[in-house]
Amino acid sequence: MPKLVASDIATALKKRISSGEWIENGRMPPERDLASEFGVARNTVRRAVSFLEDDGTVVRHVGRGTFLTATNPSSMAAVVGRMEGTSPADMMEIRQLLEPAAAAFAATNASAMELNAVREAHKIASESQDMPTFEHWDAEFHHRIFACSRNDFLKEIHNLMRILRNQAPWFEMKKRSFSEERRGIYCSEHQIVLDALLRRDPESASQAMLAHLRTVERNLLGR
Amino acid sequence: MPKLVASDIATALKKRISSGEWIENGRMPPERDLASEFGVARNTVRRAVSFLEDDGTVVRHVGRGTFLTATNPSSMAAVVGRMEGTSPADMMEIRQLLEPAAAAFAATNASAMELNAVREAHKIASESQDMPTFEHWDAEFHHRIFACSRNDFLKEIHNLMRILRNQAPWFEMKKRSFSEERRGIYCSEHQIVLDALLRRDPESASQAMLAHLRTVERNLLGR
DNA sequence: CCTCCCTGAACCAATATTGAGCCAATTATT
DNA sequence: AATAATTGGCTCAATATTGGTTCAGGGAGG
Repeated sequence: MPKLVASDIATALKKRISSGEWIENGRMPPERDLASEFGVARNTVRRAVSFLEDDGTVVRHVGRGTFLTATNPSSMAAVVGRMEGTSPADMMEIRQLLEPAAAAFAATNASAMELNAVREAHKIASESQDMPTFEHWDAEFHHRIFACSRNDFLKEIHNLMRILRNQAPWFEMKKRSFSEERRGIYCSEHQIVLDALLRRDPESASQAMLAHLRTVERNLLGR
Repeated sequence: MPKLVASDIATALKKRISSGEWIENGRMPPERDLASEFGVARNTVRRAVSFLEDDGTVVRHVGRGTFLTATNPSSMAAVVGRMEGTSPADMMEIRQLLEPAAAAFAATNASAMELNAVREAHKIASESQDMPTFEHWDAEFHHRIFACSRNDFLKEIHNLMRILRNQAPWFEMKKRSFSEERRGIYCSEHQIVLDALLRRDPESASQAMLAHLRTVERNLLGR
């Protein structure tokens, strides 16, 4: 019957925490109580709580209990939490800042193998027959360009954006804005970016990427 | 039952995935459940899911289950973890990308009150007598400019950078590169940025910020 | 007949959960 | 001050879940 109960419990606990439960003294119930409340073994609750501990949402003390971490607005966890509320408009603005730069870096720094990986992602996306496959390889195309940029921090920022774009509000939006025609346009725009990369032309790569993102923004936000 | 059941099931699964099903924890039901739900043998479901795996839409783990690649819930933490290894050179590269843009946004979007806050941070930094105080208000100056940018995501990215810059390797580096003369230079460069902001001149603000960051990079990395 | 795909079943290997027990740190009670 | 109760940290063996693999058969179409 049970399947990956621990992570389910972890998310349930997160929900209850963020809904203000246990905030009065900042202390969670003992693991043994939670175990019987959820009807699982204590070991399972322990694994769930250690997820929260890894998140930084909680701290444990032997003999004392498990406590919610003070909501420090400048902690990593808090930053990530606030990022989850990013609006599509803000996101697109930053993409138009970062991705052209990443494309320019890539044109300068990429190895032949890395460029091949970009080309391959473009090829699969172009030949894909259904939206989910296209979605995936479209994202992979962009990601591989960041991977060529030789700036690990930039790459990770893009990972963040990618994760955010795969969450709630984006999903609806992408589905709504998708059409066969637009897919074709995206592919040809990708082609222009790819060509610039292969020519090792940073300026053109940057411009082509910016043009592409403007198209995406227009389709997504209807401007 | 018609032929090619496996690929039919594969496309059905893709549809359900792209319509947001199972996105909450990114985990698909076990193959045995899917088999009975679709009324087919598990082997058939397995081949269907292998298509998704080839697509890259899904990853399978023995004993754990099948997971959507797009929605890896724990990967936020992983990204942040990897960011902690960011090199100063990479960081400065991205700062030179983001901060001039933030300054330009600020020149356009800031309210008078927000600009006052920027001015105040600059004033305190200029008048500070010791390095830690200057450090703090220097950082605050930059932060308040991001706060004016009206792009919450950009603001949070800067928060991330700020946290990273307050960790181990940076501390040493900043201390080593600090001098009274340099502090004076930073302050006058800040003044130029601030003036451009007060004039509501995005182009000058952006240029002034870039010039400042080039100075910082030269001092920090010794280039 | 042969080929291809699906069925049904069995078994394997990796992982998760259980349930129990004991330890160590802390707090409450006597 | 001493003792008991509470609570997180940890281990272990048994059981359950789940993807990985194989095999024998059935039915549809060439």
